[in-house]
Amino acid sequence: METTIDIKDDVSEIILNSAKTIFARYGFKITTMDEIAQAARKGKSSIYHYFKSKEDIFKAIVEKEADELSAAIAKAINAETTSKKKIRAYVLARMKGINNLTNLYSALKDEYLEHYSFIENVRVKYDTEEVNTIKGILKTGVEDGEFKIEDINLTAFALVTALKGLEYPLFIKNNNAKTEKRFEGLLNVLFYGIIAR
Amino acid sequence: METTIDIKDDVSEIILNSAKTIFARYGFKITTMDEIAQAARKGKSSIYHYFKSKEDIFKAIVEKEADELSAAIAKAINAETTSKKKIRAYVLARMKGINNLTNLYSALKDEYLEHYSFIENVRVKYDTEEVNTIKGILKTGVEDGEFKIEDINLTAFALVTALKGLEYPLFIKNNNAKTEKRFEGLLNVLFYGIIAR
DNA sequence: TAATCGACCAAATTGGTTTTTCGGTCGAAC
DNA sequence: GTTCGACCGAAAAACCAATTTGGTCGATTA
Repeated sequence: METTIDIKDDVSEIILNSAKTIFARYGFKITTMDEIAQAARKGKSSIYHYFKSKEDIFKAIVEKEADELSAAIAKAINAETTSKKKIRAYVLARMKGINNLTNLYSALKDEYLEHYSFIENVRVKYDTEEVNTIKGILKTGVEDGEFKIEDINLTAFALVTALKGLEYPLFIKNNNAKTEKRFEGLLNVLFYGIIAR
Repeated sequence: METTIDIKDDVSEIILNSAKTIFARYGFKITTMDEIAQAARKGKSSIYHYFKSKEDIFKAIVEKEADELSAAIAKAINAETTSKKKIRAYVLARMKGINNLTNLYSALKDEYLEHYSFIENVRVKYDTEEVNTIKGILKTGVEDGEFKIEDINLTAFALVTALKGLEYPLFIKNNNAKTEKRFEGLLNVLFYGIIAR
Protein backbone atom coordinates (compact mmCIF):
# COMPACT_ATOMS: atom_id res chain seq x y z
CA MET A 1 0.00 0.00 0.00
CA GLU A 2 2.69 2.48 1.02
CA THR A 3 4.61 3.77 -1.97
CA THR A 4 7.56 6.12 -2.16
CA ILE A 5 5.21 8.90 -3.15
CA ASP A 6 4.04 9.01 0.42
CA ILE A 7 7.44 10.00 1.66
CA LYS A 8 6.82 13.58 0.82
CA ASP A 9 3.81 13.62 3.13
CA ASP A 10 5.61 11.59 5.71
CA VAL A 11 5.65 14.33 8.31
CA SER A 12 2.03 15.23 7.67
CA GLU A 13 1.19 11.62 8.26
CA ILE A 14 3.13 11.52 11.50
CA ILE A 15 1.46 14.65 12.77
CA LEU A 16 -1.96 13.33 11.83
CA ASN A 17 -1.42 10.02 13.57
CA SER A 18 -0.02 11.62 16.69
CA ALA A 19 -2.88 14.06 16.85
CA LYS A 20 -5.40 11.31 16.20
CA THR A 21 -4.41 9.42 19.32
CA ILE A 22 -4.43 12.48 21.53
CA PHE A 23 -7.71 13.82 20.17
CA ALA A 24 -9.28 10.42 20.65
CA ARG A 25 -8.20 10.25 24.25
CA TYR A 26 -8.74 13.79 25.43
CA GLY A 27 -11.05 15.39 22.89
CA PHE A 28 -10.64 18.42 20.70
CA LYS A 29 -10.85 21.19 23.24
CA ILE A 30 -8.34 20.05 25.82
CA THR A 31 -5.74 18.86 23.36
CA THR A 32 -3.11 21.54 22.81
CA MET A 33 -0.93 22.20 19.82
CA ASP A 34 2.11 21.77 22.03
CA GLU A 35 0.99 18.28 22.95
CA ILE A 36 0.48 17.38 19.32
CA ALA A 37 3.87 18.80 18.41
CA GLN A 38 5.52 16.95 21.27
CA ALA A 39 3.90 13.66 20.27
CA ALA A 40 5.08 14.22 16.72
CA ARG A 41 8.55 15.13 18.00
CA LYS A 42 8.43 18.50 16.35
CA GLY A 43 8.43 22.10 17.48
CA LYS A 44 5.00 23.66 17.64
CA SER A 45 5.86 26.09 14.87
CA SER A 46 6.75 23.25 12.58
CA ILE A 47 3.24 21.91 12.74
CA TYR A 48 2.04 25.10 11.09
CA HIS A 49 4.21 24.35 8.14
CA TYR A 50 1.89 21.44 7.33
CA PHE A 51 -1.46 22.49 8.74
CA LYS A 52 -2.87 25.94 8.98
CA SER A 53 -4.74 25.49 12.27
CA LYS A 54 -5.79 23.12 14.99
CA GLU A 55 -9.20 22.85 13.37
CA ASP A 56 -7.49 21.96 10.15
CA ILE A 57 -5.77 18.98 11.72
CA PHE A 58 -8.93 17.76 13.36
CA LYS A 59 -10.85 18.22 10.13
CA ALA A 60 -8.30 16.19 8.21
CA ILE A 61 -8.55 13.34 10.70
CA VAL A 62 -12.33 13.27 10.78
CA GLU A 63 -12.61 13.47 7.03
CA LYS A 64 -10.13 10.66 6.64
CA GLU A 65 -12.15 8.44 8.94
CA ALA A 66 -15.33 9.33 7.13
CA ASP A 67 -13.67 8.42 3.85
CA GLU A 68 -12.53 5.11 5.24
CA LEU A 69 -16.08 4.29 6.27
CA SER A 70 -17.36 5.29 2.86
CA ALA A 71 -14.81 3.07 1.21
CA ALA A 72 -15.65 0.12 3.43
CA ILE A 73 -19.34 0.53 2.65
CA ALA A 74 -18.74 0.92 -1.06
CA LYS A 75 -16.65 -2.24 -1.07
CA ALA A 76 -19.37 -4.19 0.73
CA ILE A 77 -22.00 -2.95 -1.69
CA ASN A 78 -20.03 -3.74 -4.79
CA ALA A 79 -19.46 -7.27 -3.59
CA GLU A 80 -23.21 -7.92 -3.86
CA THR A 81 -25.22 -8.54 -7.00
CA THR A 82 -28.88 -7.73 -6.39
CA SER A 83 -30.12 -4.40 -5.09
CA LYS A 84 -31.78 -6.13 -2.21
CA LYS A 85 -28.51 -7.67 -1.14
CA LYS A 86 -26.80 -4.33 -1.60
CA ILE A 87 -29.18 -2.68 0.83
CA ARG A 88 -28.57 -5.39 3.35
CA ALA A 89 -24.81 -5.12 2.83
CA TYR A 90 -25.02 -1.38 3.28
CA VAL A 91 -26.74 -1.60 6.64
CA LEU A 92 -24.38 -4.27 7.86
CA ALA A 93 -21.24 -2.47 6.74
CA ARG A 94 -22.44 0.78 8.20
CA MET A 95 -23.15 -0.80 11.51
CA LYS A 96 -19.80 -2.54 11.74
CA GLY A 97 -17.86 0.38 10.33
CA ILE A 98 -19.17 2.90 12.80
CA ASN A 99 -18.06 0.72 15.65
CA ASN A 100 -14.48 0.90 14.42
CA LEU A 101 -14.09 4.63 14.22
CA THR A 102 -15.88 5.47 17.41
CA ASN A 103 -12.91 7.60 18.39
CA LEU A 104 -13.17 10.55 16.13
CA TYR A 105 -16.36 9.93 14.27
CA SER A 106 -18.11 10.21 17.58
CA ALA A 107 -16.98 13.79 17.45
CA LEU A 108 -19.86 14.35 15.06
CA LYS A 109 -22.18 13.76 17.93
CA ASP A 110 -20.16 15.56 20.56
CA GLU A 111 -22.20 18.38 21.95
CA TYR A 112 -19.22 20.62 22.36
CA LEU A 113 -18.33 20.46 18.69
CA GLU A 114 -21.89 21.10 17.58
CA HIS A 115 -21.19 24.73 17.06
CA TYR A 116 -18.05 24.38 15.01
CA SER A 117 -19.06 25.05 11.46
CA PHE A 118 -16.32 22.91 10.00
CA ILE A 119 -17.72 19.88 11.80
CA GLU A 120 -21.18 20.73 10.59
CA ASN A 121 -19.79 20.76 7.06
CA VAL A 122 -18.38 17.28 7.43
CA ARG A 123 -21.65 16.11 8.85
CA VAL A 124 -23.69 17.55 6.02
CA LYS A 125 -21.28 16.21 3.44
CA TYR A 126 -21.37 12.72 4.88
CA ASP A 127 -25.14 12.79 5.34
CA THR A 128 -25.81 13.71 1.74
CA GLU A 129 -23.29 11.14 0.58
CA GLU A 130 -25.11 8.54 2.59
CA VAL A 131 -28.49 9.49 1.17
CA ASN A 132 -27.04 9.50 -2.32
CA THR A 133 -25.60 6.03 -1.89
CA ILE A 134 -28.95 4.64 -0.81
CA LYS A 135 -30.67 6.61 -3.53
CA GLY A 136 -28.38 5.04 -6.10
CA ILE A 137 -29.16 1.54 -4.93
CA LEU A 138 -32.89 2.20 -4.86
CA LYS A 139 -32.81 3.75 -8.30
CA THR A 140 -30.98 0.83 -9.84
CA GLY A 141 -33.35 -1.52 -8.07
CA VAL A 142 -36.35 0.26 -9.56
CA GLU A 143 -34.83 0.34 -13.03
CA ASP A 144 -34.14 -3.36 -12.87
CA GLY A 145 -37.71 -3.99 -11.82
CA GLU A 146 -36.50 -5.35 -8.52
CA PHE A 147 -38.00 -2.53 -6.46
CA LYS A 148 -41.18 -0.53 -6.82
CA ILE A 149 -40.97 2.86 -5.08
CA GLU A 150 -43.13 5.96 -5.44
CA ASP A 151 -40.70 8.59 -4.25
CA ILE A 152 -37.10 7.42 -4.30
CA ASN A 153 -35.68 10.61 -2.80
CA LEU A 154 -38.03 10.59 0.13
CA THR A 155 -37.62 6.87 0.73
CA ALA A 156 -33.85 7.13 0.72
CA PHE A 157 -33.98 10.03 3.14
CA ALA A 158 -36.38 8.22 5.45
CA LEU A 159 -34.25 5.10 5.40
CA VAL A 160 -31.09 6.96 6.37
CA THR A 161 -32.95 8.84 9.07
CA ALA A 162 -34.37 5.68 10.56
CA LEU A 163 -30.99 4.01 10.39
CA LYS A 164 -29.37 6.87 12.22
CA GLY A 165 -32.02 6.80 14.91
CA LEU A 166 -31.73 3.06 15.43
CA GLU A 167 -27.97 3.13 15.27
CA TYR A 168 -27.35 3.77 18.91
CA PRO A 169 -30.10 1.83 20.71
CA LEU A 170 -29.76 -1.24 18.52
CA PHE A 171 -26.29 -1.51 17.13
CA ILE A 172 -23.76 0.20 19.32
CA LYS A 173 -24.97 -1.20 22.58
CA ASN A 174 -24.73 -4.87 21.75
CA ASN A 175 -23.18 -5.80 18.48
CA ASN A 176 -23.50 -9.53 18.04
CA ALA A 177 -25.22 -12.27 16.10
CA LYS A 178 -28.49 -11.60 17.87
CA THR A 179 -28.34 -7.98 16.82
CA GLU A 180 -27.81 -8.97 13.21
CA LYS A 181 -30.86 -11.14 13.35
CA ARG A 182 -32.92 -8.30 14.72
CA PHE A 183 -32.17 -5.86 11.95
CA GLU A 184 -32.69 -8.69 9.52
CA GLY A 185 -36.29 -8.56 10.70
CA LEU A 186 -36.43 -4.83 10.14
CA LEU A 187 -35.05 -5.19 6.65
CA ASN A 188 -37.86 -7.59 5.90
CA VAL A 189 -40.34 -4.89 6.84
CA LEU A 190 -38.59 -2.56 4.46
CA PHE A 191 -38.58 -5.14 1.68
CA TYR A 192 -42.00 -6.70 2.07
CA GLY A 193 -44.01 -4.39 4.31
CA ILE A 194 -46.24 -5.40 7.17
CA ILE A 195 -49.44 -6.07 5.28
CA ALA A 196 -50.32 -9.78 5.21
CA ARG A 197 -51.03 -11.40 1.88
CA MET B 1 -66.31 21.40 29.75
CA GLU B 2 -65.62 23.61 32.79
CA THR B 3 -67.54 22.47 35.81
CA THR B 4 -67.89 24.05 39.23
CA ILE B 5 -65.45 21.50 40.59
CA ASP B 6 -62.70 23.37 38.80
CA ILE B 7 -63.29 26.49 40.85
CA LYS B 8 -61.28 25.14 43.70
CA ASP B 9 -58.24 24.84 41.45
CA ASP B 10 -58.91 28.16 39.87
CA VAL B 11 -55.74 29.77 41.12
CA SER B 12 -53.64 26.75 40.19
CA GLU B 13 -55.04 27.05 36.71
CA ILE B 14 -54.20 30.74 36.53
CA ILE B 15 -50.66 30.14 37.68
CA LEU B 16 -50.23 27.30 35.21
CA ASN B 17 -51.48 29.35 32.30
CA SER B 18 -49.38 32.35 33.21
CA ALA B 19 -46.31 30.21 33.61
CA LYS B 20 -47.03 28.41 30.37
CA THR B 21 -46.83 31.60 28.34
CA ILE B 22 -43.64 32.78 29.98
CA PHE B 23 -41.93 29.41 29.80
CA ALA B 24 -42.87 29.16 26.15
CA ARG B 25 -41.37 32.52 25.37
CA TYR B 26 -38.23 32.53 27.46
CA GLY B 27 -37.58 28.92 28.38
CA PHE B 28 -37.28 27.20 31.69
CA LYS B 29 -33.97 28.53 32.91
CA ILE B 30 -34.42 32.25 32.41
CA THR B 31 -37.98 32.39 33.67
CA THR B 32 -38.04 33.38 37.34
CA MET B 33 -40.58 32.61 39.99
CA ASP B 34 -41.10 36.33 40.48
CA GLU B 35 -42.08 36.71 36.84
CA ILE B 36 -44.54 33.86 37.09
CA ALA B 37 -46.01 35.33 40.26
CA GLN B 38 -46.25 38.74 38.68
CA ALA B 39 -48.02 37.36 35.60
CA ALA B 40 -50.43 35.51 37.86
CA ARG B 41 -50.92 38.69 39.90
CA LYS B 42 -49.81 36.99 43.04
CA GLY B 43 -46.95 37.31 45.48
CA LYS B 44 -44.11 34.90 44.92
CA SER B 45 -44.76 33.16 48.22
CA SER B 46 -48.34 32.49 47.22
CA ILE B 47 -47.21 30.37 44.32
CA TYR B 48 -45.65 27.95 46.75
CA HIS B 49 -49.02 27.37 48.31
CA TYR B 50 -50.05 25.64 45.09
CA PHE B 51 -46.83 24.21 43.73
CA LYS B 52 -43.88 22.96 45.63
CA SER B 53 -41.20 24.12 43.19
CA LYS B 54 -40.42 25.70 39.86
CA GLU B 55 -39.76 22.28 38.44
CA ASP B 56 -43.12 21.18 39.69
CA ILE B 57 -44.89 23.88 37.72
CA PHE B 58 -42.98 23.09 34.58
CA LYS B 59 -43.59 19.40 35.01
CA ALA B 60 -47.32 19.96 35.40
CA ILE B 61 -47.44 22.00 32.20
CA VAL B 62 -45.44 19.54 30.15
CA GLU B 63 -47.36 16.55 31.41
CA LYS B 64 -50.63 18.26 30.65
CA GLU B 65 -49.56 18.96 27.10
CA ALA B 66 -48.35 15.39 26.70
CA ASP B 67 -51.68 14.12 27.94
CA GLU B 68 -53.54 16.34 25.51
CA LEU B 69 -51.52 14.94 22.64
CA SER B 70 -52.12 11.40 23.82
CA ALA B 71 -55.83 12.06 24.01
CA ALA B 72 -55.94 13.58 20.54
CA ILE B 73 -54.08 10.61 19.10
CA ALA B 74 -56.25 8.09 20.91
CA LYS B 75 -59.35 9.79 19.59
CA ALA B 76 -58.05 9.74 16.02
CA ILE B 77 -57.16 6.06 16.29
CA ASN B 78 -60.48 5.01 17.75
CA ALA B 79 -62.30 6.72 14.93
CA GLU B 80 -60.75 4.29 12.46
CA THR B 81 -61.76 0.69 11.84
CA THR B 82 -58.90 -1.24 10.26
CA SER B 83 -55.41 -1.45 11.76
CA LYS B 84 -53.94 -0.02 8.60
CA LYS B 85 -56.14 3.05 8.88
CA LYS B 86 -55.28 3.30 12.55
CA ILE B 87 -51.59 3.48 11.77
CA ARG B 88 -52.20 6.17 9.22
CA ALA B 89 -54.41 8.07 11.66
CA TYR B 90 -51.74 7.78 14.31
CA VAL B 91 -49.05 9.31 12.16
CA LEU B 92 -51.33 12.08 10.97
CA ALA B 93 -52.58 12.95 14.45
CA ARG B 94 -49.10 12.89 15.86
CA MET B 95 -47.82 15.21 13.18
CA LYS B 96 -50.63 17.70 13.63
CA GLY B 97 -50.66 17.45 17.39
CA ILE B 98 -46.99 18.18 17.81
CA ASN B 99 -47.36 21.34 15.82
CA ASN B 100 -49.86 22.62 18.33
CA LEU B 101 -47.80 22.18 21.44
CA THR B 102 -44.50 23.28 20.03
CA ASN B 103 -44.19 25.61 23.02
CA LEU B 104 -43.47 23.36 25.88
CA TYR B 105 -43.25 19.99 24.27
CA SER B 106 -40.21 21.24 22.46
CA ALA B 107 -38.71 21.40 25.92
CA LEU B 108 -38.20 17.67 25.60
CA LYS B 109 -35.63 18.37 22.95
CA ASP B 110 -34.06 21.35 24.63
CA GLU B 111 -30.44 20.62 25.28
CA TYR B 112 -30.41 22.57 28.50
CA LEU B 113 -33.14 20.47 30.04
CA GLU B 114 -31.47 17.23 29.06
CA HIS B 115 -29.95 16.86 32.46
CA TYR B 116 -33.06 17.43 34.49
CA SER B 117 -34.21 14.06 35.67
CA PHE B 118 -37.85 15.05 35.89
CA ILE B 119 -37.87 15.90 32.21
CA GLU B 120 -36.18 12.62 31.42
CA ASN B 121 -38.97 10.89 33.28
CA VAL B 122 -41.63 12.57 31.19
CA ARG B 123 -39.72 11.73 28.05
CA VAL B 124 -39.36 8.07 28.96
CA LYS B 125 -42.97 7.86 30.01
CA TYR B 126 -44.22 9.37 26.78
CA ASP B 127 -41.82 7.34 24.64
CA THR B 128 -42.93 4.03 26.11
CA GLU B 129 -46.54 5.09 25.82
CA GLU B 130 -45.99 5.84 22.17
CA VAL B 131 -44.31 2.52 21.50
CA ASN B 132 -47.07 0.73 23.38
CA THR B 133 -49.75 2.43 21.33
CA ILE B 134 -48.13 1.38 18.08
CA LYS B 135 -47.45 -2.06 19.48
CA GLY B 136 -51.14 -2.41 20.33
CA ILE B 137 -52.20 -1.53 16.81
CA LEU B 138 -49.66 -3.87 15.26
CA LYS B 139 -50.65 -6.70 17.56
CA THR B 140 -54.34 -6.36 16.78
CA GLY B 141 -53.47 -6.15 13.11
CA VAL B 142 -51.51 -9.39 13.27
CA GLU B 143 -54.24 -11.15 15.25
CA ASP B 144 -56.83 -10.11 12.72
CA GLY B 145 -54.62 -11.40 9.94
CA GLU B 146 -54.31 -7.92 8.54
CA PHE B 147 -50.59 -7.63 9.25
CA LYS B 148 -47.77 -10.15 9.16
CA ILE B 149 -44.85 -9.15 11.36
CA GLU B 150 -41.93 -11.16 12.69
CA ASP B 151 -41.02 -9.10 15.70
CA ILE B 152 -43.77 -6.75 16.80
CA ASN B 153 -41.78 -5.14 19.61
CA LEU B 154 -38.85 -4.33 17.40
CA THR B 155 -41.02 -3.10 14.55
CA ALA B 156 -42.97 -0.81 16.84
CA PHE B 157 -39.77 0.59 18.27
CA ALA B 158 -38.27 1.14 14.84
CA LEU B 159 -41.40 2.84 13.62
CA VAL B 160 -41.48 5.30 16.49
CA THR B 161 -37.77 5.98 16.11
CA ALA B 162 -38.11 6.67 12.42
CA LEU B 163 -41.13 8.87 13.04
CA LYS B 164 -39.24 10.89 15.59
CA GLY B 165 -36.32 11.33 13.26
CA LEU B 166 -38.50 12.42 10.36
CA GLU B 167 -40.63 14.63 12.54
CA TYR B 168 -38.56 17.73 12.25
CA PRO B 169 -37.23 17.68 8.67
CA LEU B 170 -40.52 16.62 7.16
CA PHE B 171 -43.39 17.75 9.27
CA ILE B 172 -42.49 20.77 11.31
CA LYS B 173 -40.88 22.69 8.52
CA ASN B 174 -43.78 22.73 6.09
CA ASN B 175 -47.01 21.30 7.26
CA ASN B 176 -49.42 21.26 4.36
CA ALA B 177 -51.26 19.07 1.89
CA LYS B 178 -48.06 18.33 0.03
CA THR B 179 -46.47 17.09 3.22
CA GLU B 180 -49.36 14.78 3.88
CA LYS B 181 -48.96 13.29 0.47
CA ARG B 182 -45.29 12.69 1.09
CA PHE B 183 -45.70 10.68 4.23
CA GLU B 184 -48.50 8.84 2.52
CA GLY B 185 -45.78 7.52 0.27
CA LEU B 186 -43.70 6.50 3.24
CA LEU B 187 -46.63 4.70 4.80
CA ASN B 188 -46.96 2.71 1.62
CA VAL B 189 -43.38 1.55 2.06
CA LEU B 190 -44.23 0.48 5.57
CA PHE B 191 -47.37 -1.32 4.42
CA TYR B 192 -46.22 -2.94 1.22
CA GLY B 193 -42.42 -2.76 1.22
CA ILE B 194 -40.21 -1.78 -1.69
CA ILE B 195 -39.90 -5.12 -3.41
CA ALA B 196 -41.74 -5.21 -6.73
CA ARG B 197 -44.20 -7.99 -7.34
C1' DT C 1 13.70 26.16 -1.31
C1' DA C 2 11.82 23.24 2.16
C1' DA C 3 11.79 22.44 6.92
C1' DT C 4 12.49 23.58 11.78
C1' DC C 5 12.27 26.22 15.77
C1' DG C 6 12.80 29.93 19.58
C1' DA C 7 10.86 34.06 20.75
C1' DC C 8 6.91 36.54 20.90
C1' DC C 9 1.91 38.34 20.84
C1' DA C 10 -2.91 38.80 21.39
C1' DA C 11 -6.80 36.48 22.67
C1' DA C 12 -8.90 33.09 25.31
C1' DT C 13 -8.99 30.45 29.46
C1' DT C 14 -8.44 29.74 34.29
C1' DG C 15 -8.74 30.52 39.25
C1' DG C 16 -10.34 32.98 42.79
C1' DT C 17 -13.08 36.65 44.86
C1' DT C 18 -16.99 39.57 45.34
C1' DT C 19 -21.66 40.85 44.25
C1' DT C 20 -26.14 39.92 42.74
C1' DT C 21 -29.86 37.08 41.73
C1' DC C 22 -33.20 33.75 42.63
C1' DG C 23 -35.53 29.59 44.38
C1' DG C 24 -37.43 28.58 48.39
C1' DT C 25 -38.82 29.16 53.74
C1' DC C 26 -41.18 31.33 57.66
C1' DG C 27 -44.12 33.74 60.37
C1' DA C 28 -47.64 37.08 60.43
C1' DA C 29 -51.96 38.79 58.80
C1' DC C 30 -56.40 38.39 56.76
C1' DG D 1 -57.34 28.44 53.50
C1' DT D 2 -54.94 32.13 51.24
C1' DT D 3 -51.77 35.89 50.68
C1' DC D 4 -47.58 38.23 51.22
C1' DG D 5 -43.28 40.83 53.01
C1' DA D 6 -39.05 39.81 54.92
C1' DC D 7 -35.43 36.93 54.85
C1' DC D 8 -31.86 33.00 53.95
C1' DG D 9 -28.49 30.28 51.59
C1' DA D 10 -26.87 28.55 47.53
C1' DA D 11 -26.03 29.34 42.86
C1' DA D 12 -25.02 32.35 39.15
C1' DA D 13 -23.06 36.42 37.33
C1' DA D 14 -19.61 39.88 37.19
C1' DC D 15 -15.06 41.03 37.70
C1' DC D 16 -10.09 40.80 37.71
C1' DA D 17 -5.33 39.03 37.72
C1' DA D 18 -2.47 35.29 36.23
C1' DT D 19 -1.69 31.82 33.01
C1' DT D 20 -2.34 29.18 28.89
C1' DT D 21 -2.45 28.59 24.28
C1' DG D 22 -3.41 29.11 19.19
C1' DG D 23 -1.03 31.27 15.93
C1' DT D 24 2.81 34.56 13.67
C1' DC D 25 7.52 35.94 12.41
C1' DG D 26 12.16 36.15 11.50
C1' DA D 27 16.23 33.62 11.66
C1' DT D 28 18.65 29.33 10.97
C1' DT D 29 19.61 24.98 9.08
C1' DA D 30 20.37 21.70 5.38
